[in-house]
Amino acid sequence: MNYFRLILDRVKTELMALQTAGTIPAGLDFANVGIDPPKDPRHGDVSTNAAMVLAGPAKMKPRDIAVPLAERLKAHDDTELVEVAGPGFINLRMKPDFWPKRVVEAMEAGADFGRSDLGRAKGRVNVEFVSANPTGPMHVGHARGAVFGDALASLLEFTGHDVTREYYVNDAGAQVDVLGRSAHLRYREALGDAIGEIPTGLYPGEYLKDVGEGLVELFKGQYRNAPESAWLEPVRDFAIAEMMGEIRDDLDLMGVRHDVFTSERGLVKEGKVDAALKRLRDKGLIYEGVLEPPKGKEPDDWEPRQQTLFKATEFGDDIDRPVQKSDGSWTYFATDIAYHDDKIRRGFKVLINVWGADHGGYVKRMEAVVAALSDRQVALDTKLCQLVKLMDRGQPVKMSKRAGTFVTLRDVVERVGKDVVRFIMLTRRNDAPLDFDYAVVTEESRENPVFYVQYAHARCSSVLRNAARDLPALDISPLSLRKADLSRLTHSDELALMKCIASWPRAVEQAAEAHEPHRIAFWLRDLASHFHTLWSRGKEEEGLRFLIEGDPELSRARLALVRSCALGLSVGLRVLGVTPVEELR
RNA sequence: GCGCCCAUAGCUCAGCGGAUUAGAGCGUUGGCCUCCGAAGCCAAAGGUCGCAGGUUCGAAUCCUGCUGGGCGCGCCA
Repeated sequence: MNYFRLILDRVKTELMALQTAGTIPAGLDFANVGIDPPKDPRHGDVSTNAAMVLAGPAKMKPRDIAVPLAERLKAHDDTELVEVAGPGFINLRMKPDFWPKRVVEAMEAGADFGRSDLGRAKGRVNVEFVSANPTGPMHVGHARGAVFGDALASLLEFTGHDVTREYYVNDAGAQVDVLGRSAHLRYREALGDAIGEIPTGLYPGEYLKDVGEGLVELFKGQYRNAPESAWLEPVRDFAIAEMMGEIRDDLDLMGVRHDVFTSERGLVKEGKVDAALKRLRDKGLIYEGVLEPPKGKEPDDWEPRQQTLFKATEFGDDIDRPVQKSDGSWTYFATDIAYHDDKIRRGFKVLINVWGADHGGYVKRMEAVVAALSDRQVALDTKLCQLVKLMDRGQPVKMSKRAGTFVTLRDVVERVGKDVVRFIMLTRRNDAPLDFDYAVVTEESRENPVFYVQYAHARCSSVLRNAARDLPALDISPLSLRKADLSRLTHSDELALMKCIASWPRAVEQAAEAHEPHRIAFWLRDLASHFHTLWSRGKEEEGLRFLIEGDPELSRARLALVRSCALGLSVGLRVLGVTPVEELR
């Protein structure tokens, strides 16, 4: 249970009671009434701004609302202290037995601790992520978007959203034709032709050699000297399929899965581009026109051109955007319109796009498209992931496609493991650049958040193992621990740990609402820190150790706390797709 | 030139739909293992939250302008 929500509901109920009693005017909007943890824990466990927010609309002094509201809040028997502070905040401190109850709830919920139905009313959510072009293997940069999207999707599922994970395959356009030509060259090479240097404009990567050999197996020599018009399509399609196979293998390696792969070529073939543009046309949002050149940075070859434009400016974009090339084919933007139209028509109410930061310039126009096509009924949130800088002991790892010193996603995962990659990718906000240092992420110290959190989990597991070994008479089954007398846990550090565990349901909900999975990683680090603190207390004071030989009931209570902590760590890690470990070796 | 993102402790970063004395890690200094895993813990020092205005009883948080950095800017996806 999210206890903040409990208190918030209570505050609103009491406000209504005050309205009934005539203490405050009727008809006030409680939407801005909020509940927060005070910055300073001495101010209590929760704080509400109710009196501050309502003072204006009610035309009253904050304290004149706060004082009677506080009186009413005092009447609840789980609350120890209610204070009006400063200009009119109300601080509440819960009774000590409030926290053990939250811990028991956690144990009862088990792996579902913190799960909620927050998203049930929001409609189906589509998370589109990775969508790397099928022209080569994935590199480290792709890993961030992959992990972010996958973790965000899990987070939304955990909070009750109906989520589809989707990959948009850019298998139309010039880039895949280049892939086809590059593959044909490797095919001739595999047949024994001398191909010399790879011409500029084609993909030089060695990874296409396998594709060349595959083509030989499939087509033998039939396209060796044939004109491009004969082989481009079959060769290209084969190469795309091969590349997508590799990409899916790489994603699999990181535990990332997609439910749906949508093909750009398929959209075009099925006439969905025409259909989507017709819809826009019917709304009067497509016209023939000439764009002004960009001010200050006019391209050398600029010439005014009549083109087919979408009225993006009507929906907040800076300029209208072209949808058709001069040769009559669609721009990438046109197929993207079709793709988003398709998503809308499949019934999604929330669209989330995970893109690299270099696509930031497309955000506004896509928002415009989604607003136009859905009559502003569908929300689009585009999350931009900043670059990942690969480092080793503080030095940047040099990468160049040409020189072949190109670090693939597979290289990194094989070197440090999927759990490390996943966690580290989430230790920064998506819109902040991230340094990924091989040395640091494999280091076994506090500086490395993966190990810090895993270490806490391993220590929890270790205590539980020791308990089974050293106190065989003690029943530490989940059922028994649930019934432990947690009122024996009175030390401030024990309380702090309980409170942190109890904060999990709110933490997940907030992370989900903000579409920010990194918050889970920070919460995990916080929980781990509370646990390590408590652990060390036991080093200083024997009475604070988890296992107390002469006091089985106290031991049981402490083990229940340890179990709950392990539970919080493992549930949080699993939301991020990281496997909790019971031992570090 | 325009748009988007960013600017918080020496370094790397949380916090940012306002609210009571701004947080963490690293680094620095000093402590804690006969004892549940020291891969850890505790303490000290360190900040006019880029600058200047504005809204507000109250701004790191919202608005405007500026400075500095990243990304992008008509037929590349």
